Amino acid sequence: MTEIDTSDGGVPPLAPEQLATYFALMEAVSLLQHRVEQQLRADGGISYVQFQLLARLVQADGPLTMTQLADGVVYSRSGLTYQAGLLETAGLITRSTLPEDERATLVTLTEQGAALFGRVLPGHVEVSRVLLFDPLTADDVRHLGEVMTRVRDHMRAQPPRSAAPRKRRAGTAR
Amino acid sequence: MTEIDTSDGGVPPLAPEQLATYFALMEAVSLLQHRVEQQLRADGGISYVQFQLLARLVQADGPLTMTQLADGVVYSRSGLTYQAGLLETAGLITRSTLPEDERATLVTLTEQGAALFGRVLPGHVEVSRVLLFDPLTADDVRHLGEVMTRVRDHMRAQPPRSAAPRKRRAGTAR
DNA sequence: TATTGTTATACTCTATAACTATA
DNA sequence: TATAGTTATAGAGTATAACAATA
Repeated sequence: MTEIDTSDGGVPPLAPEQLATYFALMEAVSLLQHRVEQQLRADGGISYVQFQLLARLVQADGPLTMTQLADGVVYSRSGLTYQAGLLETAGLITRSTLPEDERATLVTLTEQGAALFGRVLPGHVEVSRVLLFDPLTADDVRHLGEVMTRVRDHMRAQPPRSAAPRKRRAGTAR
Repeated sequence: MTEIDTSDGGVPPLAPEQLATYFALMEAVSLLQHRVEQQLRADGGISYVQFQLLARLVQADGPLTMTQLADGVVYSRSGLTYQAGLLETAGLITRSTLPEDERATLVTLTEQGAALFGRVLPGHVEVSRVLLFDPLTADDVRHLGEVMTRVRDHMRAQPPRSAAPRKRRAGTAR
């Protein structure tokens, strides 16, 4: 096994520890995501994206507009419309026009939606406990939570895209 | 905003801090993944999965069989075949039969593949630095790396699926 | 004109099952 | 019979661009 060389004329290399941390983080979360998707699919027939949308509505404790609902969950308007369509067809939400601004669509959690979320959550919590929290001390959790909250807020504050000049464009695996 | 209630007859609830940590982790990494995908697509025309496969070959410093290559990256044989097909078409890898075991396929990184990886890596490193490492202290990185390595190893040791009894099955958003 | 959301469409990716070939 | 990989196929999801309607 060879160590990946991140040195480059232009960019300062990452410390090896940073690269290892990055890969461990990405791999661990990928595994977690995969299991979580399986659990949600098996227990409630929903994806993690759909779970997140329901979770937002539960947290908001009231209707949200599409835009409010989208936030960090979905990265294109049409993607959200698609997901909302699925959730509405499944009877988990309803959509209506917001009277104050008739451009906006108000999304409301149905009883069924709330019930499904409640039904799915214990298994979800169980998966995250077994996979993520079991090998961690209370201190690890505290620190991880603090760090990831900071990172998340930092990312959210970051300019959405561009601003960083894109480089070459290779004709490759599409 | 309402706090999500994870209490349930069957399952012990997560501490609120755990749930918040879990959500912060998932959200932060989702944002990171999204940006990383964009960078790889823009700079090299590859996806993160493809980047991972190339990275494995670079790390291995020699050919790997499909099975060795798959490991934590892809969760189905056919998915790997698909990705390998794309990489081969793009000239980034070649596939050949392993002489010792003619069932196996040997995957070799081409010069082009190595070159592309080298070309894409700086930008990749840059994104992870700006998004992930900038708001972290050296100590945070050390701790995060240690913790996520432990979690990853724990997950990898976990039985792949089933073993945990699945529950109800609701007719819902498919 | 800008904003909210939807639709049409094309594309990427994943997974299951059936299949081939070798061990 | 088990293992390695491929193929066929179907389905889920995403994004871009064009569009409609309201502010």
